[in-house]
Amino acid sequence: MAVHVLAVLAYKEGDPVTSQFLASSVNTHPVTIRRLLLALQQADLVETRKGAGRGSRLSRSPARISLAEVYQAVEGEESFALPPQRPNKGCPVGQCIQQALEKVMASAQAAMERELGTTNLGDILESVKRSCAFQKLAPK
Amino acid sequence: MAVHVLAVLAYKEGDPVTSQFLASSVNTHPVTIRRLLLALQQADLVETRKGAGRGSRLSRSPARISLAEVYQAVEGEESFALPPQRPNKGCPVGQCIQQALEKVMASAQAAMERELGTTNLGDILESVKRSCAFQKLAPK
DNA sequence: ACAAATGTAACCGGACATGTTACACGCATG
DNA sequence: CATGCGTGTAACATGTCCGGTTACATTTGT
Repeated sequence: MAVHVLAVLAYKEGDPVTSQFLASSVNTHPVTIRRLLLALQQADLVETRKGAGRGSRLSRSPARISLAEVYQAVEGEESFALPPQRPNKGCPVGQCIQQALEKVMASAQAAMERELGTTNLGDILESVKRSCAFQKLAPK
Repeated sequence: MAVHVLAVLAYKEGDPVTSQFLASSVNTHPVTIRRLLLALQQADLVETRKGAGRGSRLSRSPARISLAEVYQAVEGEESFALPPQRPNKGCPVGQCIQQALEKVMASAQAAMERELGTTNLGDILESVKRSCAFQKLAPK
């Protein structure tokens, strides 16, 4: 859904957009959007300015924002699949398997992010424009 | 954690293991293990038999079980990242972006599973055995 | 027959994300 | 400089999901 927000921002290139507008677009609430924007700001993907008539906009060209960056921005870059599961010391497997799995998980996640890196926001925007244009021809 | 269970099963090759034993190994509860085993049974990864002195065992050699299969068995093979979010028809982007994202997400997940496919249970077991042997030398 | 073990349902509880409300701060505009 | 708009942020309610817990029927070996 972060991609959704960014796509809208890309759609109105340069114009500052309010969290309220984004919220109604994604069908959620402004606060949720703002919480999301905080993460995107820290990743230097968007710029946000306070004040009347202001809002958020992309800090780079859509073509220069890969989905891998978006993913890392929102997912906190930590590897998944290891919820603090104290594995019980009584089991000979318990302690060691976590380490063994970490390596595999890390490489799996790396592969996924590498794949995400092959697509950027510009691609998404273009694809969306085409699909939308198609749907516009058959309204109601 | 499914991998943990399967690793234990592989560790005692052929011997039937009870859900109780597995539970104490993973430090969880028998019912949770059984729920997990149901998914693994449907994927033909384990065989389970009821009755006294019975339990579960792998249905193939550990070397013939890839982590990709395990992942698909427990994750239900559906692509992630699209929680039923009705995207609001008022937004020109709303409807179309889901479709555009599905493709990317699918290929990203495919990449991850491909990477997981390069490791099998035998590899994990071997790695665990080595690590455990190392830790056995420094007890207490 | 009995004990062991699974299959399964029902319910509870915590974790986590999101919705909701409320309020203080920054900033452009007049 | 006062006002209004919009963000930053906290506090709390709600909903969902997962795992824990208990309970019981069923199957199967001894």
